Amino acid sequence: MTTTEIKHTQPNQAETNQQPRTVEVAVPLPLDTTFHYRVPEPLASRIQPGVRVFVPFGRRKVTAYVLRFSRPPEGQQLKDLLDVLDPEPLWTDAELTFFQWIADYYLHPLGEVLKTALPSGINLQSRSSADGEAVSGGKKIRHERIFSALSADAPAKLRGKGLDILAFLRQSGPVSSAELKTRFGECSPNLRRLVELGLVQTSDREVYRDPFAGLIVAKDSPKSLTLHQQQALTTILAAVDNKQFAPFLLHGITGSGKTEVYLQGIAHTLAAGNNALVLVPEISLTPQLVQRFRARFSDGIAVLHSALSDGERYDEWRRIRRGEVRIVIGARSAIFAPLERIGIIVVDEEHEASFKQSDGLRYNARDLALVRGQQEQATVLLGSATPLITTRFAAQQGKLGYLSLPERVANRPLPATSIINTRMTAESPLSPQLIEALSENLERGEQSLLFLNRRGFASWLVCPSCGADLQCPNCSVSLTYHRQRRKSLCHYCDYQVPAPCICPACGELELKEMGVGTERIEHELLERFPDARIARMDSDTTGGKGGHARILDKVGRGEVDILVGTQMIAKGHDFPGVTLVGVLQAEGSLYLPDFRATERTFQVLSQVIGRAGRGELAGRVLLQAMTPDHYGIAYAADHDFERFYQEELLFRQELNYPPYGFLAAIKLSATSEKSLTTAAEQSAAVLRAIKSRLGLRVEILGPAPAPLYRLRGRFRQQILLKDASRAALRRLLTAYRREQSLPATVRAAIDIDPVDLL
DNA sequence: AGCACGCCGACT
DNA sequence: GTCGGCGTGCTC
Repeated sequence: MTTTEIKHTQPNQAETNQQPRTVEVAVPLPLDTTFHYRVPEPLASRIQPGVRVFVPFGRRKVTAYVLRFSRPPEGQQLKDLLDVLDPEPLWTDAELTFFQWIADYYLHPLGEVLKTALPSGINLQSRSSADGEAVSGGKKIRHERIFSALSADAPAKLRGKGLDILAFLRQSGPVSSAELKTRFGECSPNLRRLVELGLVQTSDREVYRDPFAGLIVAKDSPKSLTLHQQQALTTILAAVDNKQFAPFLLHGITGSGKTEVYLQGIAHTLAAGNNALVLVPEISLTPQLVQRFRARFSDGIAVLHSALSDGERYDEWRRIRRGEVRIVIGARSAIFAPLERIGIIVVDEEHEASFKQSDGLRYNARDLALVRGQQEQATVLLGSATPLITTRFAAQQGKLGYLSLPERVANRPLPATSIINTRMTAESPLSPQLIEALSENLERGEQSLLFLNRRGFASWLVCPSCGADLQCPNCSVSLTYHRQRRKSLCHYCDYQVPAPCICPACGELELKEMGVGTERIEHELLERFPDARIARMDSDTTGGKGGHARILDKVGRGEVDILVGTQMIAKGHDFPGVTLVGVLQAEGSLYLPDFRATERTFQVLSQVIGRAGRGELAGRVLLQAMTPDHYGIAYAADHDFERFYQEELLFRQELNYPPYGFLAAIKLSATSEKSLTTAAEQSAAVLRAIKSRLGLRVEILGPAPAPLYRLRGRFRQQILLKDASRAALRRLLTAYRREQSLPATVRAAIDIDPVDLL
């Protein structure tokens, strides 16, 4: 028996039409088309759009998603569907519309979009057609046992613990077995006896697995705002009250109090009866943000991220679906959360690349936030200290509102930043100035961060005789030398070769180790400061669950003097104790083969600079660079986004990239390298033919220089397309997919910047 | 994506 | 003579 009420989000519309009803369904397979099935009479009362059904499909049986009731297509022998899998719809019509939009925009099969939108716990109950009928998937709903007292008289012989429990139950009403256990210790024999005597009855209740179990958070109340915060908030509140789609860029420098603006905007939205969706780059890196939300709003918050177990994620999803949640905080996939009446969507750190999903459905949650906001008539806040050029440009064009927080709260100064030119002094990776600053900090007992965006020991191997270095044949970047594994590998495509002992070009016997990685810096520091407590944080040291938290907590408790790390030390956590930030090879990510490399460099430098002086003590930053005048570095050091933005616009103009430049990728995959190569050549030829036929301005890169690499047993290759016009690109891809002569292994996906969404 | 059918190469 | 590689076509 279930005591939880099931809320039917849609009343069952009984159609009086006596014709056999048919439904249109999407199947979670890479197929562009939808399919129709007859609904057998016994299932008719249970079927409605948004439920999953089980259908015969070819020689198999699969789960499918009901999109709508349909007029049966002419001249088509339809099959009967086998079963209805859900008692209530998984999605509302509005959500199905949203997913259909996604399928069209990203050229991805609707069924797979729907599958992606589901928590993986219940995702797919694919059953094979073999007589063994293997059933997989279908997450369990967890129940707990509830005990409640009946009014029968207790026999005199009952005493001791049994009597105590009975008295407790009579006084308190229904209680779970877990609670009885904490109160009375092991008591199942007593309970069994009470049930046998007819004094107590049991029932089952649905329970949610709670990712916050046992966490207590001190209550927090709205803080007073700075003038700029107040101005931004006033605009946001007016937009929320207006209940129309209203997108904003909230451009606030680090420490300017963006979160407080979110919190008060959300509080207002909730008070007006609407709900809030908050997207964060990687929630496991930002536990502090979640804590602040919980402190402010206590209940009614759901959290969705990759560290949840399937069971937890499924439970959070159900809580949201049932309307038991007012605020959803999550990583990119939370954009699919089944939250209704969304009044505000916040995308925190909107420039973060982790909003992009790069396999399967290749979506960008930041872009989809704008689309969903538009469909839901919601206010959308894109918050960042270093917005995407795209976003800043859109704001300049008036396509989204521009809200600026140019000052830190409490008048905390920005860290003093100086640049050290290392072009002539490349002997040691640590400059004398930096070493001096580090020892000063050690003497004062203050913490330091050292940032180097390169993991491993040495970056690459170079031949001292002929100067040849080892490059990735796919990605035209140098292979990184990993000393422990004795391998050189490409950090982009995972291409790897055993580290050579002699130069592959001229046969020189000793190769020189060039460049440095975090591993090497850690060694240097240990030698130079033997008494200092040094920790390293990069993807090599944070493996396993809670790897980040373990290191971050140590730093937070003051048990680390110097933390060396890659990108990941730049994000999320606040360290009030850190007063010195050192950046090694600030230009490190500047010359990657990506037209956004400068933008990314500026962003990550700004972030890591912002880590200094978050607490009471002032912070300073030393930035080592071989090209200190480069605008991506110099303006980051000056905390000057606007001038960087202007310069970057000019740069892109010169290279003929639009400010909202995008790439589209046709991804090809096959099980053999040979068939892939054929497919890629054929595919590129087809694209060029279509391009000239339609007269499109599209640049086609590949297949020749494009990466060919092996991933999860399949060979993959990309053909990149570039153009200023998304419409042209779309026409190209549509025509491309229609082309009959294409190999079956070809699949298309687009990666786009979304200015034209607005 | 699966799954079947169909067509040529090297094996017990 | 068959087993098995993958190319192709289909799934309401």
